[in-house]
Amino acid sequence: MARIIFHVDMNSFYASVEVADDPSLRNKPLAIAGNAKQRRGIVVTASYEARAEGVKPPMPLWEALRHCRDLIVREPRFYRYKEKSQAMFAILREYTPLVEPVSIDEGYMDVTSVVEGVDAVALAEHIQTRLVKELSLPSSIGIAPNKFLAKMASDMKKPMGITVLRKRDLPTKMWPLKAIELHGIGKKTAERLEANGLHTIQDIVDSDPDELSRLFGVSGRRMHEKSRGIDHRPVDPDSIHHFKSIGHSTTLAKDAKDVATVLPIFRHMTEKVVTRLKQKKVYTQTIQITIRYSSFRTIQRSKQLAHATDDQAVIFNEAKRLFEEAWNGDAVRLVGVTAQELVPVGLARKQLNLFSYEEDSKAYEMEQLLSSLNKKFGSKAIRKGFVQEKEDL
DNA sequence: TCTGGGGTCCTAGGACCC
DNA sequence: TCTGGGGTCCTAGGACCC
Repeated sequence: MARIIFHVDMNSFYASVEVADDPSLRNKPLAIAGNAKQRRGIVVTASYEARAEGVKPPMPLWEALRHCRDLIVREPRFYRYKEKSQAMFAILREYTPLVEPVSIDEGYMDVTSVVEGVDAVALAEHIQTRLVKELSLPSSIGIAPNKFLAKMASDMKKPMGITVLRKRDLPTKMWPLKAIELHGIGKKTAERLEANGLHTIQDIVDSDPDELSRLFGVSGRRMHEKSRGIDHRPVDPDSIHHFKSIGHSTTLAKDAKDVATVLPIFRHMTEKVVTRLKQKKVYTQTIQITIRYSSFRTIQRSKQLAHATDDQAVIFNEAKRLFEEAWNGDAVRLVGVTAQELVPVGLARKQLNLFSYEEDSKAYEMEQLLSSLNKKFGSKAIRKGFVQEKEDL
């Protein structure tokens, strides 16, 4: 059965929240920029008045100020954006539980069963009006038979747009657009498409999917499907709980060349990561660090831990070791710590019972035994039996 | 005067195993 | 004697999105 999907996209979200909280900012060129006091900030969000003067995220702040001398600059207030975001999604969930947040300011709704006998556009107008009346926030809504087309549709009219994009509209509304307009195609891919003579979405539609596959792998095949408006992904309200990593990074006020400056920052990033691991009740199995040099070259190093953990000291020591091993001595611009391979605490504790710190030697013996058994009988059979034993615990 | 910080997904090479 | 073919795991890097 044909579905009806909405993509609700808040317009210039951070800037709009600031305007809602401080009406004196209304109709003024406004930019939200991190690190506004240091020179390193970039414009994260710009009001439409600022955009009209050439301020376009993600533009360095100094460049934005060159475009627009009377630009009003505010630092982001994330806690406030989170509050407004929650209020926004609460309104959407009044219509259906099938709401999938994608980011702080956008989400999908599957309104198929809501819309029965009702005009979908009228429903969208109703939602949009409520968001303005109750939260003072503008939005754009795309209406389509799947998530991908709804996303494309919401981009077509901003701000305060409502756009219907049916399959039969594709030849006139979507295919004439440049290839880079297709969600998922960025600068690099667009350049490679151009080099192969593909300029518009129409060119992608007309091209051989095997050829796209050869050039871009699975994303090539997906690209071809998207260009024809095909997307079977369901709206999944639970996807928000399926996070895969937790990381923090920061650009230093001044590039640093000595360990004594960099290590405390690693410690601070680790603390933030550990705080969130505990909040979310997960352990991490893999630690990754990021180093960005002043040249902007960015490297990442990661290491799997012997045991899943949320222990600050363990994680920091691993981050420290990775940094000391990878650092080439050049001036460092940014450092980051990320926890990957997250496991719920309950599950991680089970594994620890088997290989607890106190029983390390026992675990070691067991591994020795296993490896000798591996040699004799082959690892698959042994591992299978071993895993079974673990599950029995 | 250069370019934030939070993520996801895909690819590819080497180690290691059978 | 100069040489397999399939598979998984770990790690690094890159593209993309908001």
